[in-house]
Amino acid sequence: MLSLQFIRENADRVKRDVLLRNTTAPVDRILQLDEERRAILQQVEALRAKRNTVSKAIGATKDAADREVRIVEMRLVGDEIERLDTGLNKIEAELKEKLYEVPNILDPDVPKGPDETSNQLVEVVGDLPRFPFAPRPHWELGEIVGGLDIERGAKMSGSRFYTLRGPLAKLQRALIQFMLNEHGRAGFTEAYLPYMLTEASLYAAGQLPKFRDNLYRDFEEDYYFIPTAEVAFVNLYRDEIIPAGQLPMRFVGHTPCFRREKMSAGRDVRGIKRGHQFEKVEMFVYCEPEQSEAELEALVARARSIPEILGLPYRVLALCSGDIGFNSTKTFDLEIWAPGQGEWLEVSSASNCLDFQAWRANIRYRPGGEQGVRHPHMLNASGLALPRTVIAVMENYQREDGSIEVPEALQPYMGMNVIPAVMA
RNA sequence: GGAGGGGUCGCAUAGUGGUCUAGUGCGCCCGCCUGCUAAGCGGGUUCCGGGGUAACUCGGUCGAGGGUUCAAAUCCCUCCCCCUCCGCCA
Repeated sequence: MLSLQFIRENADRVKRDVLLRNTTAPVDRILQLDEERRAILQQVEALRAKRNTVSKAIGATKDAADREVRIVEMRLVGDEIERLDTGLNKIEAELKEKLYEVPNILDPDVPKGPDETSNQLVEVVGDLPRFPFAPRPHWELGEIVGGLDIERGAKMSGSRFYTLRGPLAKLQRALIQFMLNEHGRAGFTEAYLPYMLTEASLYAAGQLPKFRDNLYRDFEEDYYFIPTAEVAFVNLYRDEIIPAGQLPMRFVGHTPCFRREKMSAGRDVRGIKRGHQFEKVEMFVYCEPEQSEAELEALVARARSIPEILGLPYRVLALCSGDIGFNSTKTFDLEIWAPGQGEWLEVSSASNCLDFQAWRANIRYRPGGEQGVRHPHMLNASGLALPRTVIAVMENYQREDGSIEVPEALQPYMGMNVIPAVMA
């Protein structure tokens, strides 16, 4: 969230960015509540100060009658404090709730526009492959190489589930290993994380209350399934003060992700592009505010290195104000071309969230050689999302008979050069 | 899941209703003293919020949240976490 102080001092900017995001947020109500809060706070704190002083005096008073007079007086003060406190609590509860609804401010570089049609194409890298035959979509290739089984996934778990077996299961694992190793080599610390988090953790990361409809949760206990590893990474340092000299901290981890995609039944139904459960390799950075712009560039470069090494054509988009995520001030998406289904697949989203999540999750750090504490900036980027990268490899490396070449970088992980066609 | 023990300032500990403005030791920071170092001496050392240009000041903060009281680290209730043992188990 944005700090109250920031909203107070930059109200116009905050309101303008909310409009640019094509959304709404109760900024005026927050400003009003803030003023009410401070007015009451001054009264109630003055009364508390009085009670503290007098109560201490009562302890030191020997005269019983004198004590009794003061106790009665303080009883009245106590009643008044309670009355004011009740009002204050109500205001603070509403204030907190409303603060949770305000999205991050926008970086000035963010293109303006109401929805995804205004996203800006930054760069296209690699030539789109030309095939001397009609390239097949991955669900057909999956049948030919005999590793994709959508029906049995649906049988055990319903629609939007599938199973992989044999070389395709192995291809996914190879990609995960490959990406973890690549990012690890670049200095990112590998992390293994919980896949279920408490409700408080989901609030801290900004998933709740807004995205409740997209989350799976345990029926009886306080556990939510992570929709992305980002949620866990944010909570790594929740309610902590990071000692001086530790930033930047760069992490990478692989987790499954669980999302309730309650979208219209007709969209993205073919194949495995969008499921309720998928794998993802995620990068996450904690850094000092002065570093976050450079760290975002570095994260995008990290993410891009994967399709580049794999020889997959991709493009980079700068998300516009209407499409950018709630927590983010600036986001780049990476999309890989899938020639079989003739579509760009989003495989990464790299975002600078500034100190937005740090405020929400109560994360501070000690700057070296300086007094006090500051809020770190936090960034995240997929590196990359999995079944989609599997799709991209399958569709870009397919051959006429439906067999699939294994990109050179993956061959050591796969132990094979070609995924053979077993059904013609 | 059962039984017991425990959560206090960076660390270790003291504190069972008012003398706690949470003490002491260690660590750390500043200063004094000092050929150097060590020791010694003096001062400082949580975080959040309010007021103030500032010096400063007020409130809150002893795992979390409620309650009792003029007054709570201390008493009561609920919850969380950690440790030991038993059960179960990948």
